[in-house]
Amino acid sequence: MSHVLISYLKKISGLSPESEEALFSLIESQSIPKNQDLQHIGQTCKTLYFLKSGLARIYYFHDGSDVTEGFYEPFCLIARAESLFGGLPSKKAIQVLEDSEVWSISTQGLFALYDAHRDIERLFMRLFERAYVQTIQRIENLQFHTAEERYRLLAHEQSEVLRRAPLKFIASYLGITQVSLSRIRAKKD
Amino acid sequence: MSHVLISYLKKISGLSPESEEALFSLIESQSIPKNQDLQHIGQTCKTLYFLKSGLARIYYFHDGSDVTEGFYEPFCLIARAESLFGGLPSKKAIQVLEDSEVWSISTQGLFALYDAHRDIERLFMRLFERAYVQTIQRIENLQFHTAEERYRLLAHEQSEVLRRAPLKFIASYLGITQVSLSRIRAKKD
DNA sequence: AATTCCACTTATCAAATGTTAAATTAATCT
DNA sequence: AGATTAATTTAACATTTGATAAGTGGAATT
Repeated sequence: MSHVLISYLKKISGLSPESEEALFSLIESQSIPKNQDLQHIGQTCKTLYFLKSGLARIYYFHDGSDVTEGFYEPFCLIARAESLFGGLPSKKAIQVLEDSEVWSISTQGLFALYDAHRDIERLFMRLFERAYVQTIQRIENLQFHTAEERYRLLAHEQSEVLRRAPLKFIASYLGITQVSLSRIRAKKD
Repeated sequence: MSHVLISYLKKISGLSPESEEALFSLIESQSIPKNQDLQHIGQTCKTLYFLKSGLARIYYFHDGSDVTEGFYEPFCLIARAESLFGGLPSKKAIQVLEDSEVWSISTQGLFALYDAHRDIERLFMRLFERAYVQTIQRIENLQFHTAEERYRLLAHEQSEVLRRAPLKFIASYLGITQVSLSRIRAKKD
């Protein structure tokens, strides 16, 4: 077996051939056109996604305005963890920003494999640990950096996003207005 | 056996009597005087803590100034996750703000139990999931709320902290200066 | 009680960001 | 290509927050 996603995942935490097989049978592929929601606001998180190609974001509405929580590039785990772990409907949506191909995995199917495939359980533990650590780092970033510093950091860490995502999404991700971001950009580039 | 901490943890995710016993043997108790660091900056996270009584915070230095990352009340899991999962020295410290009693668990000992005690592994998975979700919610809070809204939210969620932690720690936790926080307080109370 | 120290508040001014609206540029559609 | 729409930039002004310093009050020390 040589599924691109599984090869990638195996590097994070090893899988037995049987576990590979079991996980493989859960992975579905689909193509999503630009701007479409992969998951809508109000749905409970029951599917995990990995991008094969394209670009995605998680967003929600705060006081009527669209806020981007994060951007996701290929091979990143995309999930609305607060809904997945809480079992409650999410107030967030997942949207692709370009025509994209995604791999999806049903959480129900996945969790059902945990008992018999401990290596799969541990793999996803690792994936969520990583996501957790990234979230912690994002707090540090939001808590004591200026808007400009946050922009520079994003340019460094997800430079593709700057090129491919609309300005308004980047601005809300950084916690500032579109106008403010435009000013930062104008300073020097 | 009836260890207060274990009784609390069992409610989050069940434990077999053997697992309870095994976990029990790992828990150590100690008293820490006010203002003392439980873990210093530069140490790699090798111990998990739960407060039995008192109040704690995680802090670090950014550009020479002291930044509080979070406050912890009794029974909360206290860990520097980015160091634990990354295996690298943490640039953060854990400090108690009052004379406190803590329970500590060696991560090495804990992880050694995972193979034989799957329920223990799952329990700690749950604990980290919870911490992860809280971190996500904190980002939402930092990203699009004003300083005053963040203050009101803290007053609602950790009201004890407002009464017992010094102003400067609260201010840096909210991502603002002490002076700014004092102004918010003065507005109306 | 007087002194010192520390936490908090208040005042003043500067810098950063938000708000609104207009102007410009880019993208899309026919 | 031309027309239409959306995305981005620029400008002007209001508001928030930061930085610095001075002032107030309370707690600890002597």
